[in-house]
Amino acid sequence: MPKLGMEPIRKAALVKATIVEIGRVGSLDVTVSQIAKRAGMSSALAHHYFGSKEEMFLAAMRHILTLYGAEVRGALALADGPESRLRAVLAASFSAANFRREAVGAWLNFWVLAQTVPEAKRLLKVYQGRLRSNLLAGLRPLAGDRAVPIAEGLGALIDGLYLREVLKSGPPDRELAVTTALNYLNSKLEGARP
Amino acid sequence: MPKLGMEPIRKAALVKATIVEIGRVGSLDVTVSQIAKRAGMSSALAHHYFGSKEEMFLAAMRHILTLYGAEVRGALALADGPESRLRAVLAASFSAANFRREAVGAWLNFWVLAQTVPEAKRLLKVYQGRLRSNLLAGLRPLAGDRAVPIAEGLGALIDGLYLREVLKSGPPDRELAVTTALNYLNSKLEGARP
DNA sequence: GTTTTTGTTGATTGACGAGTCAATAAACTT
DNA sequence: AAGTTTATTGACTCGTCAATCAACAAAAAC
Repeated sequence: MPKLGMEPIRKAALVKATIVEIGRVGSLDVTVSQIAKRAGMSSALAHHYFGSKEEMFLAAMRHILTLYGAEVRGALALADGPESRLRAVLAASFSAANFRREAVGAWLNFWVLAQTVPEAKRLLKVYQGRLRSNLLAGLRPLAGDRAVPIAEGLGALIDGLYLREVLKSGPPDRELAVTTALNYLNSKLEGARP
Repeated sequence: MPKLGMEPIRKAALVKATIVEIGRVGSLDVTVSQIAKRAGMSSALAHHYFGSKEEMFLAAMRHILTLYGAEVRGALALADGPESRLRAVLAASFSAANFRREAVGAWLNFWVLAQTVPEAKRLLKVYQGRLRSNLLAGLRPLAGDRAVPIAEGLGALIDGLYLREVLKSGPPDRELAVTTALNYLNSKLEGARP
């Protein structure tokens, strides 16, 4: 009973399943069969649509980055003024959608993937660049020359908070993460204000 | 020509080789044969001494943690006063020995390992705990009640700087990392001083 | 109504890799 | 000197898994 136009649906299901499985298993050692099973199809079909496991991983990364990008853009649209924009970026970074065990676990593994797969590295750099320029846009009016190092530090802090989330048991504490980041920001800005 | 008392020597060689190979390949997908070859022996011998690949990984983690611990202790011994102790911890964290591609790459992969292997998680928590208490010891006299969140943030920042090191091409910039962390620290302390 | 395109899978291939084992040899023990 | 312990490896087993293929089904195109 093959219905037509399945391709996008199946691909989407596979991408989702890839993220879930990587998050669940906690490593990139997930088999195509596992992923395909979770997505409700045979492994052969997964290969049919993606060609290789690596392509599946990359598609999953792109998806997470896209989601994150959309979330940031949405939050930025509602913000006005540099300070509010900075808050928006942080809120999006630690939003319920992004800052959950599953996604964070996948994220960590993408970092590992980036060590071997150039395209993965490229994608991660795109993310870093976007984050950086978003932060800089908010910071420059507030901190002038000192914006660059502050953005650097804040970016690292965000990544570090993600990393620590992985080790924790229990549910993610988004409040705490946002507070920590805001705290950093405030102490920096106070130092820079006239 | 079997000389006696080889066990510790071979184990040490394997541990070293494990770290190098993980760092080189950039993932935990290194074969026991690769590691054994680099350590100058057969894979059978590696299994003979460690029993399993997982044990090898854990031994490598313990080794890195031990080195790091020793470095911190050494630096702390020379320091006097809380501020100087904080600097010592940071300097050790970004020392040439710890903050090099190879070690950082291995570190990242241990994080991944911690998601699956409970003992790896335990070890990483030990590291976090030590770092935390070292930072707190220095921070409490300077920041009182605010010491805890500052330590939390600083810990995450250090991990984040490690993480970012992985993505960079070119040699590690220890200066920059230390400066960034010190910067964070200073802006925090200024805010807390009377 | 036949041909082509799209969807789908069970079965198979081929490679690779962790862990085991039997065998060999040197050194230590008694 | 006979026996035991330690060191060492090549060859083998056994599983697993990515990727391919042949085959089948339904819709679309002609």
